[in-house]
Amino acid sequence: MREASLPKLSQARQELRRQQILQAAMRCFVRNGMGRTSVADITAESGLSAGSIYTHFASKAEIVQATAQDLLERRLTALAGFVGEARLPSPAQLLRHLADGISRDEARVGLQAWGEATTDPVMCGNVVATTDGMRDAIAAHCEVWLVAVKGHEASVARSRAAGLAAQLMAVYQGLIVRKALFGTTDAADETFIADAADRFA
Amino acid sequence: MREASLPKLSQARQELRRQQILQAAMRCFVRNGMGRTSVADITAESGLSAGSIYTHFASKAEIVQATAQDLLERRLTALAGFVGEARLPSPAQLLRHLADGISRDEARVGLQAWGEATTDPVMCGNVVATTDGMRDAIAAHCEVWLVAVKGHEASVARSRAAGLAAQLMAVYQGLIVRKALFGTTDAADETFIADAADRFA
DNA sequence: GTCTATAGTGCGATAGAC
DNA sequence: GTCTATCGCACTATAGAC
Repeated sequence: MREASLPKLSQARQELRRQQILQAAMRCFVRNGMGRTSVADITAESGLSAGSIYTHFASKAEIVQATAQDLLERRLTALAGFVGEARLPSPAQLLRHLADGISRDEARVGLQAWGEATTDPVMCGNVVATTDGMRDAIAAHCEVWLVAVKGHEASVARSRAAGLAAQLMAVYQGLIVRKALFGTTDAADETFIADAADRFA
Repeated sequence: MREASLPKLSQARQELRRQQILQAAMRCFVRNGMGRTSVADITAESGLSAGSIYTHFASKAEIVQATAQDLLERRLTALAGFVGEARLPSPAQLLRHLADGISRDEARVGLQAWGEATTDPVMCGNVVATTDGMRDAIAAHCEVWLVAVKGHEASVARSRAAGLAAQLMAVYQGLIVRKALFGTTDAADETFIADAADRFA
């Protein structure tokens, strides 16, 4: 890597190109899936050329991994931002926010990423790490909430929060499946969330 | 289709070949994923030839769909069998049975199928239909359980059962993600199930 | 019905001009 | 850094012998 020879401004431009490519890839993946999207598809969608793309990514697999990684990190930072606010939302509100915060397109590509992760160790590692990060953030928040709102003792709150976070993550993942494949934001989803909210309140 | 010209015995043999191919495909998908598995891989794994395989399936896509369909139907019939017994299991026991009844390999290919379903309408329809079937079976069972064990009134039980079934399905789907990518049957999973069991008891 | 062999196609990645 | 052009490969699906 000879990054030192590049002018400093180009680092920002490189990041811009990178995002341009990843966003084009995202649109292609929504349309045709990660497996059936060719590099030619991404060049057409991005308006760039194959040669250009291969200066920013070493392979198609790297584009796929980076797209998934960006998607995962957006979800993690969105969660961190939400629990970082002073509002101290309940687990039920947290679940609703998680469910509402993801678009159907994101849910679709997320499912594709899970599928890829079953056979791509790099991607599996990324998914596991980010998912653990989300679960830990949820657990930390639930622990605070259990103490502050529910008046639990600290040690009890800690162990309850761990189990609660794991369940919230499982429901969240199930909601992603539902949003991607069933495409609902219909009444059933609303009652589902409301019902689950009672259960986790 | 000229099925009439075949001797009657061969119908059973055809089904046998079909299963032989699908089981070989399943092993390939576990190893390399649906996208990266070639027909040549399936011929090698099954011990058959390409020509033979194409007399049983019109395309690779059809093999992929059939594999997923078989997997989905196995889960649905397993569920139907479990709730069909006279034991009247609680929702918590149902969840545990659902979680334990799927192998990691099945979970992996299930995730791949979800990913494919995001861009393949045929597969999406199969997944949605089977998932709805499972949810309906769970709802019907929960309704009976709510009346018989919890003493709920019929109309209350019906509406509660619908929400409960949707949540159980979401948790179940989350558990599939977990089993496929995290590969756990560790202590965390046990406490998770036990904890969720309390919640759904 | 099953085999071998191959036709035909589309892909990922690179070379070299600018 | 980006383009055009293309190489070489791997793949799906079929043809024809048995």
